[in-house]
Amino acid sequence: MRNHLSHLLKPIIEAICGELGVSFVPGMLDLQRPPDPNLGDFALNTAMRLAKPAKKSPLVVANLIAEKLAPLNESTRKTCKTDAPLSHLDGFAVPDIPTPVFKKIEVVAPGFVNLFVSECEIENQLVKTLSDPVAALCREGRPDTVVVDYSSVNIAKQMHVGHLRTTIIGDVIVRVLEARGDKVIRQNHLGDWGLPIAMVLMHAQPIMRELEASGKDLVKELPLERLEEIYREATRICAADSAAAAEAHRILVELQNGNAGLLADWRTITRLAMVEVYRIYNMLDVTLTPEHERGESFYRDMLADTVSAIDKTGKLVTSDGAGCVFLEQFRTKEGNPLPVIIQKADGGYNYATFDMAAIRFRIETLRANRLIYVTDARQALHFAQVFALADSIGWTRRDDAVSINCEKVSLEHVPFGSVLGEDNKPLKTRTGENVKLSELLQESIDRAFAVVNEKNGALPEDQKRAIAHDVGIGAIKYADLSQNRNNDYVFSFDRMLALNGNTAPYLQYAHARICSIFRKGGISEESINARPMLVHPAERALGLKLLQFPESVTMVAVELRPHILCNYLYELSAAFSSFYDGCPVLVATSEDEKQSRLALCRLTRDTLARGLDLLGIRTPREM
RNA sequence: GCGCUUGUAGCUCAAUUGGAUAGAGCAACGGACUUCGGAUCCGUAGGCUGAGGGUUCGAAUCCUUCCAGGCGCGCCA
Repeated sequence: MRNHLSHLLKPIIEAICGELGVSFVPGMLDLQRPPDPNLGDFALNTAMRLAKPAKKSPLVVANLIAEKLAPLNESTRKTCKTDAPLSHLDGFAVPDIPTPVFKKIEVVAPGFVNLFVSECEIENQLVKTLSDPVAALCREGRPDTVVVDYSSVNIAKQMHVGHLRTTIIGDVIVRVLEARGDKVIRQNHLGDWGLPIAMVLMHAQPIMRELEASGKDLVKELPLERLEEIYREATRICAADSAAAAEAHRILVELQNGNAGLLADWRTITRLAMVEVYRIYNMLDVTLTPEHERGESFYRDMLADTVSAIDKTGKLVTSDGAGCVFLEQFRTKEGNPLPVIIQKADGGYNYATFDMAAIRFRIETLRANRLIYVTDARQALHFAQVFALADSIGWTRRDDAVSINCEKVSLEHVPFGSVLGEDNKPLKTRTGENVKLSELLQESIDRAFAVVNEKNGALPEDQKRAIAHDVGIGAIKYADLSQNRNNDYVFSFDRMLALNGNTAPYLQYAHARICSIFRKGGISEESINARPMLVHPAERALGLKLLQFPESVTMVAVELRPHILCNYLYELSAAFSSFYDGCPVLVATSEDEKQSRLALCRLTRDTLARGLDLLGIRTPREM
């Protein structure tokens, strides 16, 4: 709706700029929502932007704007042709819009132009959405090719809470970008090429030989849980025994030099570890699959070349034996330079080398023009440095800038805070270990089951199990996604599984209630195509809220903040609940009214289901 | 020490990136239906936005000085 109005208003504002002798910039089309709905549905704040350059008072400019908008106003046009062809509403405004868009336009000090949209116009837009819900989400302009780097599990360890946020935030980002029509390339940057895996190999090899000799199934005998035990034991031994540590390091070097036997076992261990990882992804409804795996090992043959490419720019210097780049913008106040270490003193490579190699691969080979990294906030400095380095040596410039309408590849770090326990410290078990993700998820499902059993005990057992899964997993994901990712948050089953407030169960309940209406009425949703008639205030508010969906999705795509969509869906659910309370659907006073309200129900259900799907949360039809 | 980040109602969080009287949900109090799922809806109360100063038509938001927490600062990732 807001986007639609912007297109409508833009030529008018441009014309006014021309009259006032001010050059138009997009920022002047400042269309917002007033804090109080009584003030209007939208507020045009252009007058305040124009006042100074036009050397007029904001109020004078605002009145001028209101005057120019008069042709769109109902009070100055008497008719409302609801049967007008909708195509006339597309594109830029023409002087004779077939229907009045506004029912009231008010100028308020110091220069707000408050716009009240006509019911007729809201209804037109709803009809449009009803007929083509997919188009509403599509982005304007040329689609991006986006690489999203997320989840990035370490294959020597089981997934724990530390992996939760990157995995589910990243998955929302890919779903949202894809829904808008961008080409999205998921990259699971596995930690599969460092010392941990060498330590696991060292101790796992004899066990593997033994199991093979006795013909046992490795998948059963060496699950990730067992591999992690081996890793922990190896860490302990290496810490205590320098000879063992040296041996682990030797194995790492040999592996990285391509020792065939080690490589074969490395592949086996990776596969074994990923079995469990995919079990969790599956539980979480995360869209990552093996084809998205591109771990550190993938870049192993590009590292030397990466370093020499940086060296050729003349920026690489040796400091304490290590290959470093010093960037101007990373200096302490005393002038002490901060290095980015590209090559270790022993000739080996570190994470910066892997990330630089990955940046080059993603730009040159995958042809991405937007790179997104979803990792926790502690890595902010690392990415700021790596991005600045890539920028300074010209890797982010695109030679095909004209054809893709993008001069520079955008490198974006999406940082997020930690998951805390009730004690406000990073969430750990009583014994101080990381909380295993599988146990956390299972507990949430079990708690959800207890609730479903209490509220809707008569349902068949397997259906209750399915609902408990959707609610339990949805609650964990929503609790995480629904707040600004910058902040740490305290993990609490009680809060996230609460049935009211801004929680997944509340949204899912609203959805289930809509489904219940159709079920009870014996009506199929697909058969509903009536034009909604917005008479009751709750109907109008719901209609307007429905049209805000694309706007919230766009904001998530731009800002990479899923909580914006959560907030929207919560407001939509609340708007529906008010409507549900005040506007009977199945026992409406007339058939027309019933059809109209059913159309609102269908639109709300579709939007809720689609929105929650973008968040990776399921919507059971009963709960 | 330097840097990043956070500080908003008793609690958990918003605030469309500089807009109007700072909004929700818990918790508290008070209301509502012999109609579709009360897992609901409506209302009341609750605030010097950590503190001070500055910038302008206008500041939770920007600049600045403090205070408090979290995190990060050369060869782990």
